[in-house]
Formats: sequence, structure tokens, C-alpha cells
Amino acid sequence: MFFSPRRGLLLRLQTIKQITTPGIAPLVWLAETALSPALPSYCLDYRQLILMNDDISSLLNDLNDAQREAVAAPLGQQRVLAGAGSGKTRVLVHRIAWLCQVENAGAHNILAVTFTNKAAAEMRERISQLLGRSPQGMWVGTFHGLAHRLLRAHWQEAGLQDGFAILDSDDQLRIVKRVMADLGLDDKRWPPRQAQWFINGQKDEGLRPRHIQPAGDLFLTTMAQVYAAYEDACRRQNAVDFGELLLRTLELLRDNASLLEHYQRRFRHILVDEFQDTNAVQYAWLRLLAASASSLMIVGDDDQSIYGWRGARIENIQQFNLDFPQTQTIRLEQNYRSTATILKAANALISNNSERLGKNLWTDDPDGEPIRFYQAFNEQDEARYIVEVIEQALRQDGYRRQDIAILYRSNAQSRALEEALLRASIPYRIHGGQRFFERLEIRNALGYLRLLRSRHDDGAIERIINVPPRGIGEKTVAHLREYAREHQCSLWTAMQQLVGQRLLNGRACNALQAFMLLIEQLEIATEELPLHQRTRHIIEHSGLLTYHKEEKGEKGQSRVENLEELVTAAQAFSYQQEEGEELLPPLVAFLDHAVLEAGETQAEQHEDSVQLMTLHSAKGLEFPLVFMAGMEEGLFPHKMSMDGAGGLEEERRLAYVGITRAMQQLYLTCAESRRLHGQENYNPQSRFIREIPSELVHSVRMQQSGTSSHGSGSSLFHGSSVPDTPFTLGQAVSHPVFGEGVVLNFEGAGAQARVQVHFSGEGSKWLMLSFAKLEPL
DNA sequence: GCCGTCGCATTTTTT
DNA sequence: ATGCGACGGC
Repeated sequence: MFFSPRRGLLLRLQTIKQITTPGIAPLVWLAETALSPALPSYCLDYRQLILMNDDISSLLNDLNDAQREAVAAPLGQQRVLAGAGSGKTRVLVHRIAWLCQVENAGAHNILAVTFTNKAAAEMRERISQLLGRSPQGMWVGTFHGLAHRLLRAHWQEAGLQDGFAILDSDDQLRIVKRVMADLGLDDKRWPPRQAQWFINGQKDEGLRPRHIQPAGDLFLTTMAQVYAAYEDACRRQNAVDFGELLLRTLELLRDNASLLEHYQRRFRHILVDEFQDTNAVQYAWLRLLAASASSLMIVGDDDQSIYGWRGARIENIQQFNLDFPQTQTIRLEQNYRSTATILKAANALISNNSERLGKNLWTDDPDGEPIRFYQAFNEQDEARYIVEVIEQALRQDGYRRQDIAILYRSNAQSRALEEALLRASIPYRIHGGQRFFERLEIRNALGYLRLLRSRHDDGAIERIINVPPRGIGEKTVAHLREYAREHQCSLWTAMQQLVGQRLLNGRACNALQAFMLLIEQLEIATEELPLHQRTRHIIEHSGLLTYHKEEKGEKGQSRVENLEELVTAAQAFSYQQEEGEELLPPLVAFLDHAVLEAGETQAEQHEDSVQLMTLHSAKGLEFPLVFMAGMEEGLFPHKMSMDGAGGLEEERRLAYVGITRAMQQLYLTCAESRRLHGQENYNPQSRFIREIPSELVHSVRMQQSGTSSHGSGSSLFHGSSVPDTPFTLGQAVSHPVFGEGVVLNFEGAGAQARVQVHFSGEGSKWLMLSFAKLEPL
């Protein structure tokens, strides 16, 4: 019968599933109706049915109904709205296994796309785990990684030259600056960063300079001019930036029918993670590739779209069904991460947004602790409070430091928090600092490697021509640039010719000649060496090592360490040649790797530490104990985001992301006054606080007496008690008329004692303790 | 060519 | 407040 070959049974499962109506347990129905003649009568539950086959039971058994529906969905288009903590990656990975094992897809028929290298690595890892082998031939990667791969394979059709280089945003900015200077644009009036932003924005939208209609607008005219000149410069240098990787790939597929067809035939099954973050080009790219695919599953959450400001289009997920009318939408709403209280808060908050696809997170778990809200006097007090709670959580509640995260809207907020943690000797780690391959010393070393790859890498020359200092000054470099521009050649060529023709003064000539000789010598000496030895040789013989060693202070020390780390990284770098790919020289592959995967933010600290990061970088993570600091109007929602349409909603989604990071306990804090950019600000509480139902929030007024355990730094307010009374400065109190307040100050003692109390509604008042019915809270 | 000083801006970040 | 970038003096 048809269940003996596994595939037959499962195909039947599929077919039946498609025609069942929602609401009726489809698989039970299936068992009864479709298979009953062939099955023993006890087989009424699909679980038993499924259990007849080991492969499939392992795929579906530990999933909830919605997850199972997504994993076992019929071919075609699925939009999975995966709420925070709803097992999204799990569904993706199981779906891939399902496609392989049930739909008979070969690994090479599958394309799985993510946004970050981290997500791609995790997915690859989990697929291997589930399949019990590495998914040979499957394309699992980031948009940029996959685009890069396509361009390397088809550089000719894409209009590139072989061995093109990838620019990171730093290189990009350098080129933009160069180009703008050449155009004679005043960089005061036209900040290069703005132009860079503009160019990237256009590329994200799929627009080339010729698509821009300036319509007399000076800004647009100028920017289009810069954009065009920048494109020229990139072409001359045989370099592509991040946006170009995507746009070029889109154009490649769009304009090469046979190539497109080839990949369409190959990728029968396409899966996309974090779909709410796709920009216009990425979406267009997917639509092309998936036009005739057997299945397309997009997974995402419109409520977690927080990258609109860098080109992500929330409409891509919201209106996906317009482009793919057959789309089936599946909601993953059961949350396995947070307490019911936290989920209720998140649901309530996000319900203030309009245009949502709609989703309501729920959990089987109990309510848990209420959310705590603390309003501090200033940012120091806020940090002090957070650290106190952390100390207690570590001491009494058995939290590890890595269970705890402090989230904030902007990086500037981290300082006060760091200081307080430092004072309390609590190890912490800040995410989002400089990344490994972006460090100055690393970029310098890579500059030399880049020159070994190609002498015509102008960016690399500009970076290292005088690092370490070797007597080649700005003037000389300016000559080179001038010559290169006139003759439309690279800086290296310009150098050769200027030196050859003795067109520069003797000193400059000698210096340049020495530099060229150095590069040639590095090349000759290391040609045959393995990558890491090559790297080491270059670091040592370029003078970089000595140069950084002699830098004063800790800086030099850590730079030397990083250079050593680079050698280790080169050694650890093993380049996996994929099938059908030309073999890249290890050096080239390593340089690509350095740009595309700029490495962890901070060298992995293995010490257990409290995690500090912005709300943006917290996306995708979870922590048992979460603090959201700086819940103030103007800061969060940030005032800069309040103008554009949808800006406030994106901020709210950011708040939603923050809240849903918390597993057990969530603390919200704000400060009545905050010093920012050297200016004292008085911001009202964030509206997001008010959007959380008050019954979920427990307001902790000022710190309870006696717990101020250390660091009197900002605690003038705290600790000292009002004589002969149960009151302490900073203590939360309640008054029958004025409500809840905080003791700010006192004078007198005994029957004469008066206290100044700040009431949130009423402001500050002086009260005679003997009359006022003041209760400690 | 290098170092110091002044002025200015200052949300969020990946690839 | 602070850091980075541009400019000017040695």
C-alpha cells in the first residue's frame, strides 16, 4: 500500500491537507477519510500515523499546530508571521528538512536567505544537525553573500572584471570624498556622508544615476552627479560596494534570460528569513528568482520591522499577497520565551500601530512578575538603580550575569551605565562597538594584503602609502591623484610613471620608489607561503608591527595583539570551495571574507558578563532579565524619528522588540533629567510606558531605604533617614490626596519635622510630618 | 610632515 | 561632554 514507500504516504498527506478546511483537524480527517481502508483502525490520530515513519515523526512531533502547519504546508507560497520567540528558525529548518525528505527536493534545489552572517551560520548549523549531515549543495547565506557568489561566477555577464574587490563603507566613503573633491564640491555645503547615504539609498531602491529626475532641484542634481562620478570611480577600480552587490545581481538576472532561467530551474524552493527587513532590490531579486519556483516561504514579523531608515520596506511583507495571490498566511503566535505579563504588555503596546497584519502573542506559562518601572532623578540615578537591581538579582535570584541585558535607544546612553557597573565591579560587555576587521591596525594590515591582490586598489594605496610614515606626504599623494585622474589610471600606475619620468622632486621620488619596492618585495617573499604566514610576514616587514608597538599607552599594546589575532584569523580561515565555483586564491577569499563578515563586534569575551546594547542590536536575542533604560519622550521615541511618516510606529516596533526580549523580568526606567551632549534635558516619560496597561506595571518609586549598598556617587538623595521617622530620602511614600511620591528632602526633627515630597501629578510639596498622613510604601 | 587646537555635530546598523 | 575632522603653526 502507499504508506510503505515513505514518499507515497507523505504525498498523500500533502494532497489531503490541501483540501481540508481550516478549523477541522486536517490530519485526523485525513487518517479517517483517506487512509482508513489501508490503515488499522487505531490509527485515527495523525501522531500515530506519523509515528509510522521515523523520519517524519522527527520533523513534526515536537512542533505546535501552527508550526506544523507551516512545516508541512503544501508547495506554493507561504507567508509565516513569526512572532517574537515563536520558534521561527525551528520552522525554517524543519521546513527545509521536510522539503528534502517529503517533497523530494535535492539539497541543491534549496535556497535559504537571511540577513546576517550569524543567522545564516545558525541556520546552516541547525540544518546539518537535523539532517545529520552537512547540506551539500544547498545555498544558505545572506543576501550579500549569495549575490557575491553569483557575481563571482558570472562577473563577465554582470559587466565586471575578474577579481573585483568589495568595498566596505569606509572605502566607499573615501571614494565618495575623492570624487566630490574632483568635482570641486565644497564639503561643508555637501557633506560626503550625506552623499554616501544618498547613493546607498538609491541603490537600495534599485535606482541608477540615469533614473534620477532632478527637476531643477539643486540637491538632486548634485547628488546625481556625485553618484555618476562615484560609479565611474568604482568601475575604474574594479570594485563594488555592498549595495552594488545586490543591485548588480538583480540587473544580472533581469537582463540575462538564460541565466535567470538556469537559477530558476535550480532553486525550486526558496526560503527567506526576516522578510520584513528586505529592501526594494532584495525583494525584486526574490521575485525574479521565485517567479516559477515550486515553493517560496517567507518568514518574518511586520511588528519587528525596525530598519525602515536604511531602506527596509515593511510593505514587502505586508503586501506580499498582492504579488503572490496564492499566498497562504500562517501565524506563529505561541511564544516560548516570555511570561504572560510581558506578552500582554507587548501586545497592548503594538496594538497602537495601524496597518499591521495583526498577531497576538500568547503563552501557556504563568503571568510571572509584574513589569517594574522606575523613574530616576537623572541618568546617574537611573544607572545606580539598575546596578542595584542587578546586584540583587545576581546575589539572591540566581541570575548569571549573561542572563541580564540593559537595552537603550542610543549608544550615548551606555556611558552612565558603564560607569555604574564599573563602580560596582560587575563585568559587562558592550555590543556594537568596533568590529574586528574594521579596526585601524587591521585595516592597515589588510591594506598591504589588498595591494598584493591588486596593485590597482587605490583605496588600499591611500590607506597605507604612508603608514607607517615613510615620508610620503599629502602633497605627493595629491600629485599622484592628479596624475591618475588626468590619465585615467590607478594610483599605482601613476606612481610608476611619475617616478619613472622623474616628474617629482627627488625626495618624493625616492620615498615612492622605496614604497613600490617594499610592495614588490613583500610579494616575492610571500608568494609561496600559506595565507597566515604571508600575513605574518607582511605585518612584520611592512613596519606596521614596529609602528604600532611604539604607539604609547595601552593602545599600542592592544593593536599589536590584534595584529597577532589577524594572523590567527588567517590561519583559522578555511575557504570552502563550493561546487561549480572557480577556485579563488586564498588571499582573495580571505579579503572578501574580511569585508563581508566583518567579524564579531568584540573579541569573544568568555567571562560571564552583563550585556549592554542598543535596542536594534538586541533583535533576535533573549535574556531572562531585561532593562530598557531611557524611556523618555525625545529619547525613545527618539525626536529625530518623529518627523517622517511612520517614524513613530517604527519606534513603537522597536519598543515591542525590546519588551519581547525579556523572558522572565522586565524593568523600564527613565530619568527626570538627563544630561545629553552636555545639556540638561527634562523629558517626560515615554508614551510607550503609558501604552502598557497599568495593571501589568509596578511602579517602583525611589529606592527603598537601606538598600543603597555602595557608591554614594549620586546618592545624596539616598540613605540618610529623616530623624525619628520611618522615612528615608528617596523613599517612595503615599499621600491620601496627592497620591504616590518620593521624599526629596527634610528639615527639623520630631514634631517639627517637615519633608519635601515630589508627587508625580502635583510636583514637589513640603509637608509637616505630624499632620500629613504620609505612608511609607 | 607632524602635532596641537579649534569647531562642530551628535539615532538606530548590516552587509 | 566628547570625539572626530579640518586647519594652522612648528
